Formats: sequence, C-alpha cells, structure tokens
Amino acid sequence: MSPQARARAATREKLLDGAIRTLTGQGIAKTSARTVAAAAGVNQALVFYHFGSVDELLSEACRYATEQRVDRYRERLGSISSLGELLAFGREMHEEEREAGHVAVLAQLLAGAQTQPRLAAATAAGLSLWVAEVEKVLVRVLAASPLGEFADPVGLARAVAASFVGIELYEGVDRDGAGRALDALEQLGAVAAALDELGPVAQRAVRHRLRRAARG
Amino acid sequence: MSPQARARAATREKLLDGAIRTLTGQGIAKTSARTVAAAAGVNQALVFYHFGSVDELLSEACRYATEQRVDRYRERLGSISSLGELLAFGREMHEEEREAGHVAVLAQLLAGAQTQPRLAAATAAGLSLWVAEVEKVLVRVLAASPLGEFADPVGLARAVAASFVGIELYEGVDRDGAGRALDALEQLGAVAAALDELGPVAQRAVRHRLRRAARG
DNA sequence: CACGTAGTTGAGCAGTCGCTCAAAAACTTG
DNA sequence: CAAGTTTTTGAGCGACTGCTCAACTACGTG
Repeated sequence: MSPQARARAATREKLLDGAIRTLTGQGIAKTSARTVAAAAGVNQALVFYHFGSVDELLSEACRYATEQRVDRYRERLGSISSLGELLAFGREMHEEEREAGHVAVLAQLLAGAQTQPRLAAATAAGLSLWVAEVEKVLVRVLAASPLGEFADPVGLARAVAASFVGIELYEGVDRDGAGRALDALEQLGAVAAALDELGPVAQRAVRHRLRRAARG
Repeated sequence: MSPQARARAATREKLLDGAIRTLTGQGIAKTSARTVAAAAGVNQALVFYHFGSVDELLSEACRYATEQRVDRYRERLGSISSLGELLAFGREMHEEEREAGHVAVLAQLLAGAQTQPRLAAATAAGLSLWVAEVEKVLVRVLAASPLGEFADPVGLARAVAASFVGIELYEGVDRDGAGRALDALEQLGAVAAALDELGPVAQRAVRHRLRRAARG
C-alpha cells in the first residue's frame, strides 16, 4: 500500500473513530462535522471530502462500530444455550461496553434516525446485524425448550434487540432504574432456564397446557 | 375567569399542543421555538415569555402529554390480570396511539434527553408515570402466578416501559420489524398466561424446579 | 526535476438555533 | 376616557449548522 493510500485510510479511520467517540460522548445532537473533526484532530472539510456528507459519515460509522462489536461477541453468542444465558449475556456486554460506549452508538443513531431518513436505513442495517445474531441464538435455544414451538424467533430477536436499545437509552435518564431493569430481566432469564430443566412429566404437562392455550 | 387569564391559558395550551405535534410529527431534532410556535400559530417569542426556555416548554409538554395518556388508560390497566393481558394491552395501546402519536412523545424526548440534562429529568418523570402504573399491574399479576416469587416487579416494570419505548423507536427505522416484535411479545405473553393455569401438580413441579434454580 | 493529482486547510456563505428587546396591541383598573 | 399592566409582535444578536471553494502542501509519475 502506497503512503498516499495509507494516509487516506488513516484519515478515514480517524474520522470514523471521532464520530463514534463524539456520538457516545456528546450525543447525536452535538455531533456535527466540526465536533467530529475536532475529536479526530483533522479539518472539518475532510468530512465532506471523504464521506460527502455528515449523514454518510455517521452511516459508515454505524456499520463500522456495529460490525466490530458483533465480530467481537460472535463466539460468545455461539456458546449460548438457554434464554437465561442470553439475558445474562446482554447484561455482561452492557457493562463491558459501558466506558467504550460502542453499543450506545446504536442508541444515539436510533434516536437521530427518527428525523433523518438517511440515517434510518443505516441504523436499521446496524441493528439488523445484532438481530441476526440474536435470531440464530433464539432458533437454537427455542428448539431445545418446551416453550419453543410457541415462540417466533424472528419477532423475538427484534423485540430483544429493540428492548436492549430502549434500556440503553433509559439508562441515560435513570441509571439506577436501568440497572434494576437489567437485574430483573436476568432473573427472569433464570426462571425461563429453569423451566427448560423440568422433569419429563412436568414438561409434558406444560406442553399440554400451552397447546390448549394456543388453540384458543 | 377574566378574558385575560383565559387568553393566557389558551396560548399556553396552544404551545403545549404545538410542541407535542411537532415532536411526534417532525422529531426532536426539528423541534425548536420557531417550529413549535408555527405549529401553534403564535409568535416564537411567546415560548420564552410563557415558559422561559424551549427545554422548559418541552418538559411541561412531556408531563402534559403523559398525564393525559396515563389517565386515559388507567382503568384498562386496572383490569389486567395476567402477563399475557399486559403485553396484549401494550400492543393495543401502541396501535390506538399510532396516529395521535402521544406515546411517541416520550420516545422522542428520551432520545433528546441523552444530551440535554434539563430534559432528562422531565423525561424520567414522564416515564416514571408509566412505570408506576405497570408496577401496580405486575405486583398484582405476579402475586397470582407460580413465577411470582422469583420476579422483581419494580425492575420488571422499568424493563417493560423501557423496552416498549425502544420498540417504539425501532418502529421509526423498521416498521415491519417492530410489528413482528410486538406480535412475538404478545405470543410470549400468552405462553406466560398459560403457565399460570397449570394444574396443581405441574404447578408444584414448576415451583420446586424454580426454587432449586434460585438456590443456585 | 517537473508536472499532475490527491489530500488538506482556513475562510466564508446561507441557513437555523435560543434568546432578547423595544414597541405595539389588548386588556384591567381608576 | 386615561393611565397602567399584561400579552403579543417583528426585528435582531451571537453562535452554530452543513457545505463549498480557492489556495496550499505532499505525493505519484513522466
């Protein structure tokens, strides 16, 4: 790679990192070409030279940050084998990312996307990376659970991802409340996990009751 | 009430309604003194005359809108007697409010509150009105469920409220996905409701398994 | 080394923001 | 009706926004 191409890539990366740091540190409202450029230590005009527009930069930053995170956690997601573990994983990741704030990028962009259609597509794409991973886990987990045949992994994956982002945003206005919410979900996860480990007789009873409910 | 006082109250209300309409229609990013005043049909300087600042207006609009909604749905919340009904209620309310958009106000403010500390307090207060109602329902519902002794109504209420707002925001970037998420949650609610109606023997087995899980 | 291009810069334009203010208008009170 | 108060208005200030552009530097290629 030539020095020129290397410099180009370096500048782009500086801007992407600057965008993520600004987004998580100052919020979407204070994320502008000038603030991002300042965080990146470069001139603001480079935002437009390299990315064309602020929205485009944020879109790429969204993909950049999300792909990084999903890659980082993919193995751990792969080893999850119950609903309880999934919810416990959510709590762990949330705390690991607290100071890095990489997950909060999605929350900020989701907030901003409500008004800027250009951001909406990128945010949906970023979120769908997580949804896809969660969906894989749910398909596997639900197949092994007595509750499995009555739940829709596709919809649940979206619900889990959206809820997680909602709690992330909630943390911004009530940190204690968000902590208790995560605690409660983890606890609920343990309950669900326990159901999977019922003895065969109780399992049959549960399945039977659920089928009756499903029929109306 | 004198004509002067009546006019004062009318103008304030126009501004509050204008704020809510702008918030739900244009989003927090395009909600300014000028846009709100235009929606209200009055001069922008009145925002500062009557409320002192834009943030203060939005804070009062948040309380105004949320109190209205909570009052409206309180009876229906009071008649909920299972987790399934609670989740079904969430879906119903979501659809009833779709065009009115009064619930989306909270989502927009939660998004904005990530950066403006002044808004954070008001948003947390608005959200806590919902949390309190959900908590009452959960206390009642969980007391009658075999899962009850293993779940924390306080934390769960916060998780439910925050998740609901998250799904509301998710709808802004992926309407179909949000719909499937709500469907899946409703379905899951039906499963939880069915567990409450297990026969006494299965109930004892479930409780026994949960207690063992709770001990470690 | 010389020429062309890619990368970078600071200045600047048009627009919006929150907010202020003096003056006009509407109402209350004597 | 006149004087005083409250409400409303349009203009305007300084700060910020996305974005453009001519000038400048640094590199790639003959």
